[in-house]
Amino acid sequence: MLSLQSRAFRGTFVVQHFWSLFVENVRVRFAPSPTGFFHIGNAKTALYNWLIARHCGGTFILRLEDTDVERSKEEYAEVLFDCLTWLGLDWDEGPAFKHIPEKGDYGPYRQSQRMHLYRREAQRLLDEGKAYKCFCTKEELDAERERAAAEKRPPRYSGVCKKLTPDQIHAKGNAPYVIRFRVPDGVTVIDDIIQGTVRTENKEFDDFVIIKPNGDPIFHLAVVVDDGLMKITHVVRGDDHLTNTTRHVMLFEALGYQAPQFAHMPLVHDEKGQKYSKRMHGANVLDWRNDGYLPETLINYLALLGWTPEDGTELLTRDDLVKKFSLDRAGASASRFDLKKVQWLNGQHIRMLGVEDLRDRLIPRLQAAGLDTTAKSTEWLTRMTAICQEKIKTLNEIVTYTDFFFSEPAEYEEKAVRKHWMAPDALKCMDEALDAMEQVPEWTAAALRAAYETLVERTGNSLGHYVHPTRLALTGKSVGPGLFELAELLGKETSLARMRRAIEFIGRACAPLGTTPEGQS
RNA sequence: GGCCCCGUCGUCUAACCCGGUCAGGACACAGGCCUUUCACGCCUGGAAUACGGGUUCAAAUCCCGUCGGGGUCACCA
Repeated sequence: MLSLQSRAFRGTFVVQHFWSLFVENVRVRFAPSPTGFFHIGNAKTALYNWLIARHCGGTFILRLEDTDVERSKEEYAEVLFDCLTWLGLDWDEGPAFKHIPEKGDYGPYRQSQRMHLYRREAQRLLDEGKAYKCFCTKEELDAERERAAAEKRPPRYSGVCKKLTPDQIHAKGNAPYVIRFRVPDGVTVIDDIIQGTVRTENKEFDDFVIIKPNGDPIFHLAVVVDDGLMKITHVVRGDDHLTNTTRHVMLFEALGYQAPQFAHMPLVHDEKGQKYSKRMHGANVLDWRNDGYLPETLINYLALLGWTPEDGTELLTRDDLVKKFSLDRAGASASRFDLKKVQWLNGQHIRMLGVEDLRDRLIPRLQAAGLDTTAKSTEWLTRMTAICQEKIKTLNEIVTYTDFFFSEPAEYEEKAVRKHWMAPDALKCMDEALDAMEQVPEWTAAALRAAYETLVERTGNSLGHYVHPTRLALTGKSVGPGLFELAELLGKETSLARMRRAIEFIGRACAPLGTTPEGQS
């Protein structure tokens, strides 16, 4: 049931089980930096980690990478909290937010509160000779890099400070220094669950900085110390970190931690196949919420971006995903976001919702559009929802589907007017329809339908001949919910009034072609 | 530029590990059906193994090269 074995072994049942014996409590983490922006790629990373944890009965850890104090603000953490909550990705361990206390035994879960740990571990590396102090100034290093670029050499740190003797170091006094990791000789191998085996010569890396002059850690150190101390078993993140991972593996070894399994998933690209830039609409998870997409949809779609369940089904609930998700079926190639498919998926998920649930999600959208829903009963709103559930693709679409319930149509759709009300017998048609309406014994969709069908039988016209002009009169539009259902909800009085108003409008503005030269006034 | 990753219909993907179906599905597109519009649903159709070699009776699948895309080489994360 655990499916976290390497891609190289995928499908081998024996290994799958063998592996599951070892990884009993899977611990995965999502470690964003709070920058005030929850990127769609962040969402995918969070989702995959969450799915793994929930699928395996493991632990999902939220950790804030806020070592860059200047860029990290508390309100940004709130955005993060909001987005994760909206998506329904709950965490088992993580930092305190406003109303939520810190959870977990491996805290603190903000890197800014773990500085002492990074410094302690860096000191240990220093003591063990696995790291050294470097006194080179930024200017010197920049110059060195420029020279390398000019000579078309890869930019590497020359390693001058590597050879400093204790006396020389002592002589530097209080000069500022960074701590560099001493990259060992040899080859580092990553057995990546998604990417397969990646082997890199250590000499491809120069001795990278792990502690800044002010004593703060560099990302690489912080991540490894955290993942090591927090006993992370699987690191699942974007493949932009693949190269970094070689550094991390070296650090894991140097620090004497058990290295986790790695899985580097492809990045999500925009519809043009480019990296999602922050400016682009849709890059921000909140864009999708604002546009009326369900979190269920986003979760489903994001999961499908680079993964398919064994049975090939694509419409999946949260529970389906948890049940079926496995990293060994995750692909390695980058994928682009397809708006059309998200829309389709959203329509499917809207249809799967309970009608009350959908109603409650719709009401805020109506209110946001300035429509007063408070005048309507809950029962009425439920019925309104029911007649639209099959139609809408996004929550926001409810506004154009139902605004006429809340206010008199401000105008009639021009194209529809030309098509239905300019005909020579438009007035006659509307009169007949109004008459039929007035005759219905009770104001129900069924009775209205029956009345129209009787009318059709009597006149020999098609049902559409009467339905379309009526719809235009009641809603001002040519598209919307089923006519009889909408009329029932609209009420007899309002419906009849709108019919009369339309007939008056036709008489005034829609004189049939040929009667007046211009055809309109 | 060095190193690393990726490359199947327009898009997401299945089949690749372990070579053998007319390369399957979904979205989108086109046509049709249903229908009071829209939507839903159903049917039909067009649509892909980046290129070039090699191995083999047989290659999307294994190997090499080319090209294309991406990542990474910070006192950012």
